[in-house]
Amino acid sequence: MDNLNITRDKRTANWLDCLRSSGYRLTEPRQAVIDILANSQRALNATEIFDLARENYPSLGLVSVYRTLEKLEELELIQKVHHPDGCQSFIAGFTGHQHLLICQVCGQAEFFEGDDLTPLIEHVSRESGFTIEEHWLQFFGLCAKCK
Amino acid sequence: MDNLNITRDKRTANWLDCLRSSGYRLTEPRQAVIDILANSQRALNATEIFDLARENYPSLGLVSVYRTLEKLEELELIQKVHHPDGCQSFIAGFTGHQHLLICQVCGQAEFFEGDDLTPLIEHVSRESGFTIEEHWLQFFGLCAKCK
DNA sequence: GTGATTGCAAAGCGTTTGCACCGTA
DNA sequence: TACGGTGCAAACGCTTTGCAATCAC
Repeated sequence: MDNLNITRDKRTANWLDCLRSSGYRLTEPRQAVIDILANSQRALNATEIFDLARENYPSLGLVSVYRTLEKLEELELIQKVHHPDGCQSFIAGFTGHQHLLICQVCGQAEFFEGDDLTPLIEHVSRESGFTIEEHWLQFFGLCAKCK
Repeated sequence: MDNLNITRDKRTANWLDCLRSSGYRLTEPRQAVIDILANSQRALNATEIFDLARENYPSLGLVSVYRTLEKLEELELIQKVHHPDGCQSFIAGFTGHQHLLICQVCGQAEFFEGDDLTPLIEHVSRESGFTIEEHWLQFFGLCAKCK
């Protein structure tokens, strides 16, 4: 529990640093949005972030959520999550070649390494004549808690 | 060329049969939409289908495009394609466990087999405690023509 | 102080719904 | 003939834009 909180505070501080060093101002609305998203185990859309963030900062406007998301995505601190039921949710970004594993019940998301893909990419590339530059791999299922 | 046309006509006829045998009527607006989508090498959204179909059938309404897409998707004749720039495009569906390869320049889409994924799915499943029920795999790149 | 950032309201855009008319079976 | 399907217009929900007030630096 303590451990988790340390991690959470670290990510929040990190994002704030990153915003500041990119020339953006550290405002309360931005901190409210970051607090929610940096600490979420699942992808959230603008309205969900808005509702959660208003619990602590009731004067927040939905527009500020959209504008903060824009900046966090531009700085690659968050990334969009594509899902059969919609593609407007965001989650804290991971570095390197990691892929998403999403629980279809609670929405909890984890990342996994997908290095095993390389031979498949090479094979498909040879067969199709395509130069493959990007790949998406996502698994959907039931997490340990939701089974 | 002739070969291509035979294939195209076959798919169109197939879809019309499928609609009819599901109890839907064969109307001109539906045929206009099917003509476009059954013969497209790339995923198209409602507006693109609307514009293309109106070239041959100018009285077509956009609403009929949406309603036809709904039915074709329900019958699994078409499937939604998720893409970094949007997730509202449709392409003729394939059967079995096939995955998409999309050209980032011209949009041309091909399917490939992703059977090699099974060991990765098993590995991730063991590591994470998830029961994996569905997977998405998509490659983006440049097709032979666009290189 | 100054200019970036805010919240509100309005506009914008893609999609869906209500409805009277039309056309397939 | 009956009723499923149509196009139009209006409604809808989500996102973006315009603007005066506000706040971080």
